[in-house]
Amino acid sequence: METEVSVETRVLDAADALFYAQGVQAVGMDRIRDASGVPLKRLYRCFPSKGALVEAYLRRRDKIARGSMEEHADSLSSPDEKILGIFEWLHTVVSEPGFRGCAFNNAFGELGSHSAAVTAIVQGHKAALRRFFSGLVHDAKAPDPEGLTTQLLVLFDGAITVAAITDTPAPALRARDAAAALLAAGGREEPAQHGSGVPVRADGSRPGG
Amino acid sequence: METEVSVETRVLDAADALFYAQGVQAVGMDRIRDASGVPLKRLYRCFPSKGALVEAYLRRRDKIARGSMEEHADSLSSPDEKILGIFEWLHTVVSEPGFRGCAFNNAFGELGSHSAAVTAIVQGHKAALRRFFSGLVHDAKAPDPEGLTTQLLVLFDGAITVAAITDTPAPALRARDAAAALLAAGGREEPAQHGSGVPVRADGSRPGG
DNA sequence: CATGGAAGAGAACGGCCGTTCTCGGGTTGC
DNA sequence: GCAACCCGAGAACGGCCGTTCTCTTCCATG
Repeated sequence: METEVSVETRVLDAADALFYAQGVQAVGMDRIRDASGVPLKRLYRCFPSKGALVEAYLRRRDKIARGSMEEHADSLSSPDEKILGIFEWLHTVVSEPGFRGCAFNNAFGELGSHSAAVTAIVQGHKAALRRFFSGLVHDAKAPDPEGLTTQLLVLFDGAITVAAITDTPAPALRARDAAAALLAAGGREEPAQHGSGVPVRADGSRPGG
Repeated sequence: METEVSVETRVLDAADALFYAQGVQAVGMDRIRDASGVPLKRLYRCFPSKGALVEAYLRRRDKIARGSMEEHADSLSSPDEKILGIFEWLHTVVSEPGFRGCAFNNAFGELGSHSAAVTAIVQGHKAALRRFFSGLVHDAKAPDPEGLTTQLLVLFDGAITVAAITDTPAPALRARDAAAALLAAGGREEPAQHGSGVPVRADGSRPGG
């Protein structure tokens, strides 16, 4: 007769579903109480404020997403396979019903300017993602590993965003194709005939600026 | 002594700055009244509800961004130059102080699940962006133009997101480099030695599923 | 069985937000 | 001069939200 799952887990399950589906500010604590079945009094004993619950929601998402991604990568052997496999893993994620974009990007847009804690968690999540990609890129012995890592991050976040707004999973696979092309090209193609005529240095500044 | 700029413009200027910097739901109508100097009564005569003001805010952002982007592209000659030039235009945009990501993505994450109008405007903005890229890609006579168009969109949105969260403009230039590589490769590199072992068709389905 | 404490259900409270109303002052037309 | 009207400033109103309080019920212990 003891509790099947812990109270914290039930609250976080409810908060996760509601916060992700509807946005944080659109969901009141009453709704989380109704969905979890945990009365407000106990809920506030586990999480002393809504802000603390939001942070726990993001931290759990971070841990679960990183675990799932690393598990998928571990099932593949070569660095190149792992890198491309991540985009196929992403394809299954964005195909799930109810997918509505990256929970971290959404939270950052909604709360980042008001909550330093949320900003730190989101930046930490993306930094971990970068470390993960960076390790694979170094293993793949690509030239300009930092540039390629940034490009993979860009493809990853861009695929999530385009898939969410167009409501189709295909962008994840187009991002995989792009990653494959970048791996084949060495991650830093600088074609002579494709410049726009405005030279830009690697740090973004322009000569004479 | 007549008004320097129209009341609608003053209201939209204030709403734009506040909505973008702090999120829509975090900004009350009183704050827009204070920032614009337009009393609530007149404000509600111009925009009959906060929702209408939010939609006008997004529509004006859409018009301005598209105009600025097309103007920049018009200053370049070849399709390839235009495509890469857009990422340099993006680099200047994400370098501006106060840049906090794509207003449309942020609004979609915050309000998309509750407002069909916001969702439609965001999707319309991205669809216009796709048409814009698509025209340039077709002009560039790339093979698989649809795939390359999606990849450019992914790079574009991803660069915005990564630049916002890491608070550095460099991802826009790394996205430009990636776009250059994809243009050089034809937009659909399918390297024999880079597959992850799981075949995936172009539409995202797997054989036998 | 009596009693103390913990805990659930729901009300309550202060505060904010979107929207509307009131009131007072100024302006226009006769 | 006067009346009718418009408009700005701010209060007011209903509703929601985060948080706390109250009251009742339940259970464990002596």
